Amino acid sequence: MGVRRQQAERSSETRALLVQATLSLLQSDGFAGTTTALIARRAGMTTGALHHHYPAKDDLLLDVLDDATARIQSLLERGNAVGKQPFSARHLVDHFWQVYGDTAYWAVWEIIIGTRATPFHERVVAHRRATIAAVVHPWIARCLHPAEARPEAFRIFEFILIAIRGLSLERFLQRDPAYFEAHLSLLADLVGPSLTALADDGPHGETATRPHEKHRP
Amino acid sequence: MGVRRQQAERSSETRALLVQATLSLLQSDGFAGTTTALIARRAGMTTGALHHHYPAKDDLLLDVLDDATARIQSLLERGNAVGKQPFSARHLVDHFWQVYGDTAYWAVWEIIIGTRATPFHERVVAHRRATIAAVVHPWIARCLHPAEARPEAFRIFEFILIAIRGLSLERFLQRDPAYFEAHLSLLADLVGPSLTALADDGPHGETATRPHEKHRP
DNA sequence: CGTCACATACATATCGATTGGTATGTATTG
DNA sequence: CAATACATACCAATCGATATGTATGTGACG
Repeated sequence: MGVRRQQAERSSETRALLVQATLSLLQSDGFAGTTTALIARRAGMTTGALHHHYPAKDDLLLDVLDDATARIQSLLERGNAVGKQPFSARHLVDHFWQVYGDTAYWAVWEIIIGTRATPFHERVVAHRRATIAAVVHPWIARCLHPAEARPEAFRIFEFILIAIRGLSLERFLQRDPAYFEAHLSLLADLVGPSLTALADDGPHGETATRPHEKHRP
Repeated sequence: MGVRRQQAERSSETRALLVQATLSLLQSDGFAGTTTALIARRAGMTTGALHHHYPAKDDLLLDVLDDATARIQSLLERGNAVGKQPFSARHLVDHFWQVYGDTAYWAVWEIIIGTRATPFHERVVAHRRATIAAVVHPWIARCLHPAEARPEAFRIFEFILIAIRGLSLERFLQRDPAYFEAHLSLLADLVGPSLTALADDGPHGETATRPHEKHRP
């Protein structure tokens, strides 16, 4: 079935160009500044070509979300050495910061926030939730004892992502690099005891949220 | 100098209406959806009236930032009972969540992020930094030992704000209320030991970032 | 193998709607 | 009668999207 191989390849290449251009514009100019004209120009073509591959702008944005999902999965997997126990909280935080602190990932939030008043937002949220369920949660589960789903540990991992998300926002205020380093270090120190306590305890430990009271002599 | 008292009052009232309408639109529709036409309509007037009071849209946005600063100051001050030691970490987190977790405050970030590719962004960032220096930091300082500026404590307070910021983002993914409650509780439990350790230790303690190793028998 | 029928890739030109902003008119206040 | 508050009407620019034209690739058929 070698039908139209070359055409399909050309098509997917220009699609990738458009997705990359959109991703780049979302980072630099934000959602409102990411217009079809700018996307096409940055990708080296016209709006006609853009709309040939993506009938509506929303379709292009969905492809951008798909690309981000693949990127997250790849980056997470690359650091699966972190998953071996006992994992260092600092390494975990650094790894998450590398994935979710990157400006490329903020493009996803630009789409989530920017489309919130449109009917399209529903599909965006669904896509994001599906990614979390299919990529992030399995990765976290693989970090913990296999076949053991610990809700407390999930919460802490989730919390690290939340804190990193908040920290990444501070970039817009043009913070010093030391500012980020200090708070990444603080985050690791805060969650560190809880994580080690969870790793040592059995699966029924209820000390997840109060790790400082569990103290081994 | 009683000249034109009523006129000035009328003017400031409609300005307040415009600011409130802008704030409301930034919350519901985001920065891109907050157009001058919608602002004027929600405020019950026309774009002509809007541009009479604010020559450019940026001027209106600056007034919105001023309003947010005043609101933050008021809300922070209202809960200054928290500042009495020993303060509960949970109460502190709840108080910050009440101020910074509110959707009204997200409007400020809509402006920060939405204007990032424009020359106006510089003034927005400057305004924000001034607010932090003039309102937030003094409030934090008042929470701690008077006249004692503890960098470690500042970091932790800052971190709480960062985490709350990240948590507030999750609202766009339509999370369950229990989700927010769980993470607020977790945040309080994580920073709790560090805060009490700082409150008990002298001003030279270097255990701020590793509170779990400091353990009183 | 040649060529015809057609699908695909992309450009040009343009659409109606909407953007922030201006100019000018009218009503209200002092 | 000013001066201010606000409305009406309108502007150029830009938005996402469409319509149409052209060049190129490709499977089917003689």
